[in-house]
Amino acid sequence: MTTVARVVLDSPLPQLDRLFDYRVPAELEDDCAPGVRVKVPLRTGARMSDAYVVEIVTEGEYPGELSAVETVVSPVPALAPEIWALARAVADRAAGVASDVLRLAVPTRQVRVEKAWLNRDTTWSPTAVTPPPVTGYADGVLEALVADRGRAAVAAVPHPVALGTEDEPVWVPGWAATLAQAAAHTVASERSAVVAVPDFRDVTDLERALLAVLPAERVVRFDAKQTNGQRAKALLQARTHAVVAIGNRTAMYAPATDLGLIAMWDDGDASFIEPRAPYVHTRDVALVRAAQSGAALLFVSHARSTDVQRLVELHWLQEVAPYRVKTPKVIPTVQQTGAEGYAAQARIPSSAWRAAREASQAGAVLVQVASPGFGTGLVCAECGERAHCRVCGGPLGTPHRGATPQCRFCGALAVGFRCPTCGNGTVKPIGQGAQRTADELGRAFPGTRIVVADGSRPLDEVPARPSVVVATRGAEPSVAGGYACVLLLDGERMLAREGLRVQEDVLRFWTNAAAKGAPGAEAYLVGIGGKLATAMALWRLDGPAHDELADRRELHFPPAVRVATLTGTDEAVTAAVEALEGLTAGSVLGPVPVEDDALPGTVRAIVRFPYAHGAEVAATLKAEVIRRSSTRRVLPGGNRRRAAPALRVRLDDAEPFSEV
DNA sequence: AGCACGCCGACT
DNA sequence: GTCGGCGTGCTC
Repeated sequence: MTTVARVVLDSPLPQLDRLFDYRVPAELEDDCAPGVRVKVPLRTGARMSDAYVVEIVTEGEYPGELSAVETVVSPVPALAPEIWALARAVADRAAGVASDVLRLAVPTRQVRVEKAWLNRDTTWSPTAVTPPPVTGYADGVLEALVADRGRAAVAAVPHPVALGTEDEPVWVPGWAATLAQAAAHTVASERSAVVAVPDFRDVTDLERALLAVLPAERVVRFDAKQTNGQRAKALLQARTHAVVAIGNRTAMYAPATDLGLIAMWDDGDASFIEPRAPYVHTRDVALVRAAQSGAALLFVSHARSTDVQRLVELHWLQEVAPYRVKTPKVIPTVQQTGAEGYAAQARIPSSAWRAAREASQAGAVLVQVASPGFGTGLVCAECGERAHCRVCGGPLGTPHRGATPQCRFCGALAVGFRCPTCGNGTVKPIGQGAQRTADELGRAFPGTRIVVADGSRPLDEVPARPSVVVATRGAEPSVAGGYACVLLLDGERMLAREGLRVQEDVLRFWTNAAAKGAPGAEAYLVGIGGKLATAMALWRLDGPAHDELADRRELHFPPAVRVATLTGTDEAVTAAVEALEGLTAGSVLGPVPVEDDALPGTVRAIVRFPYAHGAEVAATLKAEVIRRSSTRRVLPGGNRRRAAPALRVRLDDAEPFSEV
């Protein structure tokens, strides 16, 4: 009887993306267990490939003679069985390669960490956990959902919450308190939880919330700023006992044992888009993992993404909303350019101005603006049309305040500029950066402390003292107990961007800032009217998501349908499109030539298909990629060096639609 | 990837 | 007659 190791090779080649059988020599049998790293010969005996053992069987599937496993790199298992299953399914969904997913999920080997782990005290066990109730929702609703392995879109508690003791309160965002409390319930039943959040600051917020309700040994953190060693240690820790694994995108791959809860905060945030092959969004990883593990699944946010809205409308997710919590008191003020009733200094309506001024005497006031620094361009002061250079058509800007407008491309001075649309002769900066707004507010609020927070001057927290905090969207500092008042200034400008997800994004920016206010604090939404303003004022944020999804259905745009982008030679792309015959929804876009590609003659097509055909579309495209990958392309000029493969496939890439 | 196998033009 | 060109295909 022979022992056979079935391994997955560490190779990005799609034609090697399957299990290979190797004989296990007698002297390696003790160490060669599922999950360990091994080296195996491939094709010609001299060359070795790294691989992970997926399973050990007595009889393989390969009919020919087997090569032997060369070495077991380390007896510490690096690849948990459920992470292998997850990687396989995630790769299949994206027509990608499983080892690419493993590169995201499994950190490189750390000998010192492994040694420490092998020498650990195996008699130690963590103390039992008594979870606190989940606050802000109807009694027991979220607890029952987690216990029954339910799935839900959860509207977040829209203000900061104090955890910890009354003497030493720990202020955290409402969403962080909810997720920490829910995760504590999972851990109390000795099952693990995995929670993914968009950025580093969110990880810190969530960690603080968790440490207020759980002992430290129950919290394992993964984030991009960790060293490889720290990550490797966290991974091994996650497999020893029930923990809450938290972090950014890669946390969704944490090998937490006996998973009871999978959760995401603010799944619409663009940070969840994976930039590495096979480019699978964290939300999709969560959905695959939930299906495999049967764990409870929570998407927590203020403004619901259209993707989650789709799952709600399918009744695949249920809706959970806070119970008896105070929502921000959003006051929309429609802009009337130049009208009276506006404070001259800072385009702030006088009502908001008075409220902010009053609030800044007592506590911190948050002012949200669109982008850092000063304005980046000029528009006609009358009609708002973008001002362009008469010589080359480039954008006009001012090098410093009060200077003559100048083209930012060719440098020509725009003396005597007249708007080609309305004939007006004056220009104004497009939007206002944080610094400019801070300057203006400084002049208008003499004696008030003004703080600026943006990408280049990040600030996590400000004291709850009288002050005005000017922050770019997404960089708003937290304040214990919440801001006394919030002003949302540049909404109009944020909405002016082109793209499929602009509305969802802007709603997220507004709601996330408004939720930094104290319970029931006023939030002035400047220059915005219509449906969005109404949704904000009523704090009914599922309406816009529903409307938006309805529009996408009509247009056959994601997430109403799924999309695949096919890039490569005209022949390969055309053949792949033909292979998808009968599986698509809506028309095929293209193929059209791709300008910026390194290879001339490269084309791209976008194919839309219904979710029900996903598995078949992915399998078909993977087969096409494998077929094309064996034949190398000859570059024009005769040099036959490494060229891009004839066909590249990417599923669910929203980028081609961002300029629609 | 890399390397072997295989089927058509100019050489001792 | 064969040596070697690189298109095609496989790797347990």
